[in-house]
Amino acid sequence: MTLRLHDTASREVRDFVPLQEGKVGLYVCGLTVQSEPHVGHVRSGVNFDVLQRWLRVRGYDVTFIRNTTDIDDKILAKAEEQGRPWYNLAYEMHRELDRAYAALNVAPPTYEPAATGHVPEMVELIEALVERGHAYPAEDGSGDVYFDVRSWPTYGELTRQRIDDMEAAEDADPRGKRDPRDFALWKGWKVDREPATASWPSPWGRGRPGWHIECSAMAGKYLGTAFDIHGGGMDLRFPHHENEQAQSRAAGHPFAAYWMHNAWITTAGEKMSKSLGNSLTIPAVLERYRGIELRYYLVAAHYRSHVEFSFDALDEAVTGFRRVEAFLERAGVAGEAGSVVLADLPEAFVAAMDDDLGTPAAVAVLHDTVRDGNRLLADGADAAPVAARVLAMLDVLGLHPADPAWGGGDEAATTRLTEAVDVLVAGLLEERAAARAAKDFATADGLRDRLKAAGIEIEDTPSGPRWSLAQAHGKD
RNA sequence: GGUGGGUUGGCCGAGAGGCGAGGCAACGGACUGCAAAUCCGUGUACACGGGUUCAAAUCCCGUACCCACCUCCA
Repeated sequence: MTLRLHDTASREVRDFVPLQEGKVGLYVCGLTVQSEPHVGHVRSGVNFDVLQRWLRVRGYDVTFIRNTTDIDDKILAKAEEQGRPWYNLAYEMHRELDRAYAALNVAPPTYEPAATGHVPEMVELIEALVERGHAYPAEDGSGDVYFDVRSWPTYGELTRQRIDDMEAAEDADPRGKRDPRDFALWKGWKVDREPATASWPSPWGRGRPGWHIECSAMAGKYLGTAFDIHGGGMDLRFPHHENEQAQSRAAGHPFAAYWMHNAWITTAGEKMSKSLGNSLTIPAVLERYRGIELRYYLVAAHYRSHVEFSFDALDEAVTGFRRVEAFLERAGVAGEAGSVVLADLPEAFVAAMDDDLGTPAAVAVLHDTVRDGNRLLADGADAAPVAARVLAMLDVLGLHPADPAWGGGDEAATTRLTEAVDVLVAGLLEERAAARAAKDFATADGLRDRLKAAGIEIEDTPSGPRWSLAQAHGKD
């Protein structure tokens, strides 16, 4: 079996062949750090984290670069509104994003470059484009530099659009552009409206980089002029990725061999960025759900499928995931995260993952395996080998329960608390056992109800009653 | 106007010419004092209208509705 991936450029699922045997260079467009991350933002982080994990399990040496855009119009505008320096806002939101990723067990990339740290690299690239005749300084003295779309014959190839079919941008006042579709590589400093801290020296005067150029410059710096996979959200296809590819190739770089794009999470049928959002920021969702549960919900859907977010659907996912956890608890297997080998995984799971990261099918295999394990348990047989396979699959998906990433709080304190509760519950369970022995079921059930009201569920098993915490968030 | 995607059972969500992914919910059975958990069983779904085919949810044509991108966007 070989790994096959959907390539946006060719619009088909094709065999993945790395440029260099055994190695993969992966670049993913991260976020513009301008507001608290919501569920939608974090999807691409989770999706590409799964890709990265799968590539590693498949034996590739992966160099994974995910950038952050820490300077742009929106950041400047918001910072101004909030009356603080733009870099202060960008930095705070960057930390917020890091927390969100950590809470979802999204592994840090090999390196996470920020736009503002790579201005010289961008200037160099722009200079090369000017020299080659694919870019020009604006003729209106604004200090802007534009990419000359007409000078690049294959412009539009990634998204299969012809220049003449494209709607010109509404804000496409001439501004010294040769064609309204020309895009800014460099934006001259607007002395009267923008802080000096948001400008850098360049051959065309002080200014700041345009949006698209940062990714071309940073991908080139860390992955080389040709690399394997470039990823990001659907909406980045055009203009961002189209422009990245055009400017990189116009500069003589082969650029990405595969393009991967994740689909949307919508709410009320709308793109999240357009709607409400507050209840769907990661910190807000994590007040009600565990990170591992949210991640399971995200992983259970295919990365190229639209997901219509709802708390009902999330609740269902939680129920499904708890079934898996309950099996592992019963099987008494904990294991350690981060040590999966291909041989540990069921064939069907591997086949599903190889087929363009078919996580839905992979999750189906997970559940099938859990059922096998439960059957063994029901027969009193040893389920440990099956549980090991379940753990291996969870590990690949970044859902290993024993992963320290889920630890979070003060574990020692939690352990002491658990022990304390255990003693208290044990006392009540003894009373209940006595009542049951005396066939006083009213008293026995009353005790069970009291515990239930306190959030503790009792199950009678062949080896005696056991207690567990109820789901923190019912389906009220 | 251009480009791309979607419409699947009560719900979520896969699949992509023949054998009903998986989950949740529901119902029946086993187990239980009753539950819970678990196991076993129960579903003839693919927007609509045509067509191709021995066979279509899957291919073709048309229609409707929805969404995204073409402006910053995961």
